[in-house]
Amino acid sequence: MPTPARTSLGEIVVAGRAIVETDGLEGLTMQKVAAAVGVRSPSLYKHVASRGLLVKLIVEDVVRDLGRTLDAVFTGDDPNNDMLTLARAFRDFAHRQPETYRLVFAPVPDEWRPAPEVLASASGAVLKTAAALAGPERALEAARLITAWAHGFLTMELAGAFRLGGDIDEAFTYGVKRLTDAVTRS
Amino acid sequence: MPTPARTSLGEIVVAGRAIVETDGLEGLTMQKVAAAVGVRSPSLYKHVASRGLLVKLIVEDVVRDLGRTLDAVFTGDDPNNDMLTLARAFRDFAHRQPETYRLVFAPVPDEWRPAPEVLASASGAVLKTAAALAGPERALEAARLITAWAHGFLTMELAGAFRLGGDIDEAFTYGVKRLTDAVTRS
DNA sequence: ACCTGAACACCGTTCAAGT
DNA sequence: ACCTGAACACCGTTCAAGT
Repeated sequence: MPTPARTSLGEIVVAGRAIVETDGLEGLTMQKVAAAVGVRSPSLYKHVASRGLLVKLIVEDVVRDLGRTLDAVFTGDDPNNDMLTLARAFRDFAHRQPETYRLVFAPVPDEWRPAPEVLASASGAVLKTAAALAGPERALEAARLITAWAHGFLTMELAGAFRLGGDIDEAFTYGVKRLTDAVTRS
Repeated sequence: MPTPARTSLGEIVVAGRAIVETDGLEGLTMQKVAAAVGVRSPSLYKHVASRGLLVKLIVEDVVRDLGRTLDAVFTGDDPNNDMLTLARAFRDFAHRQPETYRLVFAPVPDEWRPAPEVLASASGAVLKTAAALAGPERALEAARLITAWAHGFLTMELAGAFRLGGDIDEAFTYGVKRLTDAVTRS
């Protein structure tokens, strides 16, 4: 007689993501996840093959969320302003959930990397804005330049590397403007 | 009767760093470190208080190494060329030891963060070059802009985020030049 | 078809006992 | 003063047994 499922993969991913946000990646244990969804840890393996795969699914969930967040603030009207708005939304997103944000670019084995199409789903607005600034042929390199800078800035900020002096908000805005100018075709 | 020490903190840090480089941070176990220095894992606690503290000491070792590497290529003659040379040395360093490099900006609890003076010891050459390009008052923000970009670029590269198309070496060189121009006082 | 307790091979860390 | 085996409280994962 089949037992009805007491949880689901979706529920497990949501619970796991909340645990990572609260306790960090190393705080994500199968037992905590199981307790959060109301089963014992061995039962999780009926829904997800391993902790590593669960982490991958959590990261893909975060990336999709980031994509929706960026798409929501993109206007397509003024590329200079869009880039600043996108960068600030990016930073807000990372500040709101630093533990899951940093997983997006964490080096993991290939099998646990977010799928390329999921990553692509988060880069549309930045690419369109970069194309408007730098021209279609240079859109990719411009988008990468700004994304790399923003991610590096956030990583260092979250790691406490900017501890010594200076207004961090101002430094961020300064950076976006400098980089927007730098990639704009003249 | 005192037993002579069979290992030392220095030896433990060197062994631990090698293990992180080979097996990643999650592969760093006290048992592996103990085996590498020829004792049993409980004995390590006579030399280092915890695995977390060992990680901190490993990171500080890596940062000092990075500082020496950058100082070695810095000339002080031509700031444009120095910045390119420093950026490439930075990238080479990260490529040679990706697992330990990424620990440098990993968000960890305060007590396990590398000491500020150790971090400062690695930033001298970049700061001097940034000052030559941007002027003394803007040196800090210029150095941070380029460091954040370089770190973000490397993180994304090591995470496999640049998988789709383009020559990565060329993209890196392009980035350095664009940023050098962007921070140069006119 | 999913859930469970028991078990296995690990972890980091503590501690009493050795030298 | 340092080293050790044994122990404790955890991990992820497997598996036979329940429903």
